[in-house]
Amino acid sequence: MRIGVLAKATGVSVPTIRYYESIGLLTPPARQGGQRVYGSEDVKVLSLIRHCRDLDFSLDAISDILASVQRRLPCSDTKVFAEQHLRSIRKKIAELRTLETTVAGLVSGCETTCCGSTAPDCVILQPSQACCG
Amino acid sequence: MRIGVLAKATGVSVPTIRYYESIGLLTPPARQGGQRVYGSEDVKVLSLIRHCRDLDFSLDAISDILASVQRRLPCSDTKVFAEQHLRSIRKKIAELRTLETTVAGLVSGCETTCCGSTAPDCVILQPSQACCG
DNA sequence: GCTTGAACCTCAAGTGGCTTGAGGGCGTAG
DNA sequence: CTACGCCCTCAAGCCACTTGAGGTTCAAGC
Repeated sequence: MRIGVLAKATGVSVPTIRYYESIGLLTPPARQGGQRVYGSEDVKVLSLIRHCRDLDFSLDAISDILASVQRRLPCSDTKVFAEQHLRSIRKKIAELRTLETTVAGLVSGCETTCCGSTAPDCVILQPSQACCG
Repeated sequence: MRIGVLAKATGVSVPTIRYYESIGLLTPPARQGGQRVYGSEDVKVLSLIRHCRDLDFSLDAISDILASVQRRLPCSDTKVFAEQHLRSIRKKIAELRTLETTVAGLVSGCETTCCGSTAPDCVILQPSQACCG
């Protein structure tokens, strides 16, 4: 199978497949007339990569995951990767929630206190919680 | 004031200040003996940029915000920027929550169904919701 | 056998928001 | 006059790709 077929089979774009090969995430396949030729194993590996990217694992983490798959390490290792990832997702959510609260507070502060003043005096743009009052 | 003093006054690193100048976010200051010399207005502008970065506005958005400040446009413009930003924050939170649910489900699925199998068969790494059953 | 068009190839640069490093110049205190 | 800290420019690195230029190979139709 050629690269375009592999791309359709896995949902990974052709340039991305070549990119994965260039960084060593995929092993370079055989060539026929200069063109890459893939087998069914490549579909499995690339589908796994795609699945992990859908879960937003980094390519570095995916590299580790692939290694643990190829070595048939115990499932617990996989779970550790997923738990680490889950922690970083939760941390990011917490950060964004704080940010959401802050920005939402500024927007409503602008509505109640700015009373149609100009941008330089807007509550939203004040370094601390100073007001345009 | 030299760049190091400006950096300390605003909490923005020296290379970052030079970077902001290079992309046109800060106007190039006067020079003395080849070295940048800043005034109090620069502290104000850079502090505003810092504040907006703390709120996670993109540099593109900050560029627009600075323009609205310099033109003394009405506060409502600022609020529009903040509201757009708030929407994108909320969208991102929603995406991350979905991801959190998915990954958390996979981790607990691994705990209950994988029963110590190997990585290639782990629930976490299966493309669909197939199990190692 | 020849042409056409799709799919393939490599290499380089762009995205965002910086950071880091190399290799050198300026300013001031002792 | 030397030492040290601060300053300068330019280039490359980070992440995960995407986009583009310019050229080659393959399969189908005539």
